[in-house]
Amino acid sequence: VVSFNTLINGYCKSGNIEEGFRLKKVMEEDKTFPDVLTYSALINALCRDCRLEDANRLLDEMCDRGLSPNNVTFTTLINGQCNNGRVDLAMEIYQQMLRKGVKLDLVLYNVLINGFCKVENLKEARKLFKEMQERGLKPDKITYTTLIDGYSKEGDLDSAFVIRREMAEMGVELDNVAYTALISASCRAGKVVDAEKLLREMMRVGFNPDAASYTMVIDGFCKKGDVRTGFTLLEEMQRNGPRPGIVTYNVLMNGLCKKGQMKNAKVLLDAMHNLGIVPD
RNA sequence: AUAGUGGGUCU
Repeated sequence: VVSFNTLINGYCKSGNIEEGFRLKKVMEEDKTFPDVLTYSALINALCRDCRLEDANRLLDEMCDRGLSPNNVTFTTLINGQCNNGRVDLAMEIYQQMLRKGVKLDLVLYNVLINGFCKVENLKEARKLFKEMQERGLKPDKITYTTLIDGYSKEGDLDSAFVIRREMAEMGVELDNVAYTALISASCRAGKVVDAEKLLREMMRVGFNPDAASYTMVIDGFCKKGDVRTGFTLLEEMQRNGPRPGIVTYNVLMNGLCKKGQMKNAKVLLDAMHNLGIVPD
């Protein structure tokens, strides 16, 4: 079973769901019957492919065969519903878990909180955040980052930074994802200078921001009309940072065009060609 | 030994 499960998961992750199902059939013919892990992996693949109906059918099938979905199986389905914008259905599954006495763990709460954050229902997200702690679960960096991003999308930058502080108080360290979320939040709120400070801080504490993080900040400056600073950051990237990507150049092009600096925009286009970047 | 969760950029 382990061999098959590993293979099935591998195929699913690389986007070949049908091969995953073919292997499941092979297992059945070999009398190596699929277990909860097999089903969970396939259900997850279907969910990521937005085939929730199929995922639910598979859940029914595993139940019919006498297998009990566990916390991972349920969380997988909940995540699928959340990513499909159906937090309501996700909560129904959660109620089902409560009724059946299925273990409620950290990942489950992270998934639910993320679901509510994505639909900008921070009230519910908060409620779950509190609930998980009442159940003795310690929020981890994913929980906090999820909330930071949730507040950011809701336009509440202050709350996002309150979370950052709480995180520090709880002894949970920021990682590069958390930093990027904060940078993104600051840019969205028009606080580009703060965003740049975060970028610097991130590097000071030993993380390597990638091109996307830089590009967000560059875009922030460009949108403020400060294309110069954008270019300064570009030079910095070219010197010692991550390779600027096509989007980085597009951001700067856009900045120049918005200012009517078409000559410079043209120069930049030529520069892109010289650097071997193919404009899209 | 195998399954579930967070940020990521322009138009």
